[in-house]
Amino acid sequence: MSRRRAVPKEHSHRMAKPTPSLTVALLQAREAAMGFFRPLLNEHGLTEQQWRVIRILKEVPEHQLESRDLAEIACILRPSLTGVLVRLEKTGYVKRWKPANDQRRLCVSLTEEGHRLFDAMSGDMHKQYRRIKRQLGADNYKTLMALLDQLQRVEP
Amino acid sequence: MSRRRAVPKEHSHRMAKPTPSLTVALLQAREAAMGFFRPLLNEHGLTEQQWRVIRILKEVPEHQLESRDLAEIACILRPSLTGVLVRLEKTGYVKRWKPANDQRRLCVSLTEEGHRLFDAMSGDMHKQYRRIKRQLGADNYKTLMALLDQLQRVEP
DNA sequence: TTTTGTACATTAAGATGTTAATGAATTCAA
DNA sequence: TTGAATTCATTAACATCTTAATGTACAAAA
Repeated sequence: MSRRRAVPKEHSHRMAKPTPSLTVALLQAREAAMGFFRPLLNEHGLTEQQWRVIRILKEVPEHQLESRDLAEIACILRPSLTGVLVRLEKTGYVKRWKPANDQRRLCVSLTEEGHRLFDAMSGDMHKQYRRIKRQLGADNYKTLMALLDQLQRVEP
Repeated sequence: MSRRRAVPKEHSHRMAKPTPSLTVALLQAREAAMGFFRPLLNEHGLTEQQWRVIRILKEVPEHQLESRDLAEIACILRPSLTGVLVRLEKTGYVKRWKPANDQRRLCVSLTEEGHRLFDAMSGDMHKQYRRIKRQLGADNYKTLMALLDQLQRVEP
């Protein structure tokens, strides 16, 4: 009876979204942003998580981190990171080793391969960031980053 | 030689984070926010995705959506949603069926069980939202939601 | 020193993310 | 009306998420 009248064209029947929750809004916004980068990652055969690891290692002094810290910064849980690093080592982008002074820990660093990959992707990455910034407005972008930083610090 | 001097106390050696990218910032912020809700979800044996489905169905007129629309709003890819819905149906929170006028599509709606679950969790959920809003500030919260909404609309 | 506790990485198991491929139902054009 | 495109959900295969459990290495207390 009150069923939606079949509207064949594409999905022009997109309906009003329910009031989004904060966490859903964050997710949807991130999805929109990732849309700019996913094609580039795919071209290079990288997953999101693999790229986060490479990106973070590149920006840290000595391009080297302890697994524990890397996990926290990259928002990858330790069990997941184990596999990510195994695969990244297999493809030759990072090196793993246990520091002699503490055999519990695990250290990770970028290989030459890893550096070359990052440098090769860097240009296109920046290009996409500029496009996002243009669509959102430079001021908005700045404000958003500041608010995200604040939100990141809240705790239960 | 220049190795970090073992600092036993907790992890007070947290180092300066590299300039966060937008997508990483969104991820970290969302992680912080989810910290408020994860315990509650666990108490009720729900995953994040299952809760998103229930929440979204609850807020939509007639508490019913086509699978396709649900996937887009909940930021769950279609292949994943298939499994999520199978499990949610198995636990009795949603009902699935194919509309007679188009056998390709799949419809989903909340069961009575689903409504009861949502209502039972609603109070605690709001409580956590208030705590986040208090820590972030009401104005900041509002601004953030507006900016996330804008970001959600950018496209490559 | 032995005991106890703690900090790590890893494994395990089930759920989800991600892309490509399949297959069925519907639409569109010839 | 027939056959070629489209629109869906689903399956497949691999990567990751998530919590709990293991096991090892180090640290602190007895």
